[in-house]
Amino acid sequence: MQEEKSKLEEFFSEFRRITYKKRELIIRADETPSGLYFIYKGFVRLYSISESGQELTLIIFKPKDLFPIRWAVVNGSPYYCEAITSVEVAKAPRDKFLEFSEKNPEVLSELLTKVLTRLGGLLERMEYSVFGNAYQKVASILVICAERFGREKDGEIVIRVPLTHKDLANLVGLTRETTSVELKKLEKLGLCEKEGSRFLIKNLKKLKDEANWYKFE
Amino acid sequence: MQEEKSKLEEFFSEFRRITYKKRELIIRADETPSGLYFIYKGFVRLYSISESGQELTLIIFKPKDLFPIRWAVVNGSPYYCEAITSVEVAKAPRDKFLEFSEKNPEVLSELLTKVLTRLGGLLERMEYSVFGNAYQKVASILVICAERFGREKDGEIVIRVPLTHKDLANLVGLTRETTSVELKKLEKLGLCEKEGSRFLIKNLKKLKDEANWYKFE
DNA sequence: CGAAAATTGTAAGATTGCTTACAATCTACG
DNA sequence: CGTAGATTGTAAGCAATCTTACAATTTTCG
Repeated sequence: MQEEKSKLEEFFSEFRRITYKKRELIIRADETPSGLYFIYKGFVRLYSISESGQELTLIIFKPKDLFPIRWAVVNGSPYYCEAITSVEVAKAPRDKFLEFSEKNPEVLSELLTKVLTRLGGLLERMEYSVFGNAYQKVASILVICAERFGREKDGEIVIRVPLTHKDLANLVGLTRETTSVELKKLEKLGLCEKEGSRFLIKNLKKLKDEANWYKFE
Repeated sequence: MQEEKSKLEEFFSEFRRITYKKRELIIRADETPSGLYFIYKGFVRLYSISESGQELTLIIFKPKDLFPIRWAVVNGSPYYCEAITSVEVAKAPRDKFLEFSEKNPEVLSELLTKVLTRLGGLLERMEYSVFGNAYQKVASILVICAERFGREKDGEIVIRVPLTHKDLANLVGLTRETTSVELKKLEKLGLCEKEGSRFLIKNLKKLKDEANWYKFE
């Protein structure tokens, strides 16, 4: 059963597709974006760079995600956006998008849901980037990535986004070295593993325990 | 010139007003909220508690804000919500709210704007709770509070939310002691000051410099 | 296939913020 | 007005993470 195309997808289907290579910069933080992107294939990360040059990945976008919504709707300041994998997108001019969404409550509703989900993800990550020690932070980000980008594969979960130790470090604000050390501990417990450029989660339940997944539900 | 009431405000005006005392708990994280709140007066903080008992304030709601939106719209897990000051709200049942918003694109649009703004604020705070040392974190949160909750008063800015050192600590994930030490440094530079229960920002520009406000714009 | 580049492993020493502890000050309210 | 409770000031010792440094391994690409 083929999923029906959403109004949003319909809108973007009228625009030319663009592809970006892995690690290619799509939006620069110091330039006004040239439009709004809808992802068909691949992953994109939104990040900022501190004065000292440290990168912090704030959001990872996946297929069917839209960016930069904040810029488009409330004129929020943009961040860097970079292709994590090779990426296929459609780009629409901002005013056309706004015009369309104003006329289509469905789209507004769809956007609201997307944004709220994104907000929820961010709240969650915020907690784990503040609470806990390095070990827990690393475990947490693996859990979060597994739940958001994971795909079951004979009992294990493959995180479909290719991530290096440095990438994980950029997600939780640790150094690469500390991240490597903590990761090794998790691997020795048989909770995760690296297969090429993807992480494999071998025991999500236990990984959550390590992360101190204190929350009910 | 009186500001016109938004559709959202109109909707909530049909419900009974409720007041909460300072420090009173409005929503418990382990219970389903009994409805959706719209703030008329006062400030509310949304927070979580770690396994070790540490609190992290994730969002501060101000008048005209709505909470918990995530729970209402996408059934996101709720957090603790507590009155920071004495608070006056209206509470609407979730289904009535959803019914109303579905029928009123204006409301959807209003919600989207609100949520995107909230997302932006969170992204910003995320950066400062990861980058930088204790000194910069404290300076950052003061800047953020000043811009979000500040009111000009003869050349200076009063942060209208009453905040203790512990409260600030809970906003950036530092201990109260460290926060006090760093605050003292800022006071000695004449950048801020405490007047009763409110912080006074005496030099926002310089405070931003201390926070390492690296961003363009 | 082979060289260059990127990624990962590991450790010693430095630094920062946390823990613990207690005193001083301020605030609420009976 | 006075006392209990909350808030703030401060410091010594400790623990965790960062810095720096370099080697080992893996991946990329000509």
